[in-house]
Amino acid sequence: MLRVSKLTDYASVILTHIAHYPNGLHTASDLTSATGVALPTVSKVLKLLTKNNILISHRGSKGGYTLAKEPSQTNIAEIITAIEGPISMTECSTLTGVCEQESSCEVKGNWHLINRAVYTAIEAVSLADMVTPVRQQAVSVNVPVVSKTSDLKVES
Amino acid sequence: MLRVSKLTDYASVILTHIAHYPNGLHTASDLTSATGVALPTVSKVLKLLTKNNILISHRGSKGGYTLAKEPSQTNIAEIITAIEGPISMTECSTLTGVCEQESSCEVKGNWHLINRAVYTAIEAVSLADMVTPVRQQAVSVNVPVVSKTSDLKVES
DNA sequence: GTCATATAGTACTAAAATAGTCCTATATGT
DNA sequence: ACATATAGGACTATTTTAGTACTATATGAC
Repeated sequence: MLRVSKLTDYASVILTHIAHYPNGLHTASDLTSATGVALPTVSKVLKLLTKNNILISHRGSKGGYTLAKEPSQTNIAEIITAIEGPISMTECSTLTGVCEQESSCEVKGNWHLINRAVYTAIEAVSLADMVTPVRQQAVSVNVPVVSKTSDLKVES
Repeated sequence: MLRVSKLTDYASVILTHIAHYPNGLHTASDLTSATGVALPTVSKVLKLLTKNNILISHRGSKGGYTLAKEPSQTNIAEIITAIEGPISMTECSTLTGVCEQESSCEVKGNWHLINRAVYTAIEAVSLADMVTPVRQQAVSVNVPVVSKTSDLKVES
């Protein structure tokens, strides 16, 4: 699995739609029509995105939502974080004291690196990328991994 | 979030322990003592790993589990897949017909690429890497991303 | 051959996370 | 003042995940 939640999925669809018309003001009901996602659910997603500075809201009559930044300045990692909270593969990566074995855990640090590798991959995709149809491009990204070569420098 | 399940976490700890003594035969109760994970849970994890060809089991007296491959030949992506099923960020990446909007969905293909980027990152870490303490190394990985350059070739 | 040991498979229960809905309050343009 | 639209919180239902238990089967040792 390793799946994003449905709400995050909706968020990607909603934001992609908004990013397609970046200058317009979009109401929750407009977005319902455009995306097919139920109104209360759309509202919930929009509130979360506003709270996390991905959208800006305008209340009252003639109100609605608009992007807080240029589509190229918002990436997928931010969207996931806004809806689901901090991205981390294991509990111990975010919270301390949850796992009883933490002090003696041998894999903790390695998961941390895997975490960062995944984050790097997700962060590389912006909302602007989501607006465009699928294209393929090979991009070189520095992915931190663990290594058997023991004389490398340990990074915190 | 974007978290692996607790069972996957346990699997990583258990496999790391086994990989540390790759020639021994490990019983479920040995692994309980070594890792602190409850016996029924350890059993469940071991069964899943055996079913997915990460471990080999030996039944009967003097039985136990041993690695199916060299530690360097098993990666984190395989482990996650063994415990949780196919890795995919959104439902539509694995199953067809689940999402009503699928036919008109504009972000489907892009999620597919994000998926692959994450998979590439996770696949790069082997069980052998997990056995060693944390080190840092920059590795160049081809991460597929979406691009605005529209004259690139579309890859299926 | 039988007995102790250890895994295989399946079914079940409990707990937690997620999804989705609804209601009331507040802001704002006409 | 009123219609419109978001803000915030509470609540319920559903689904997923975690954990447990029980029965069957294989195997080595005596």
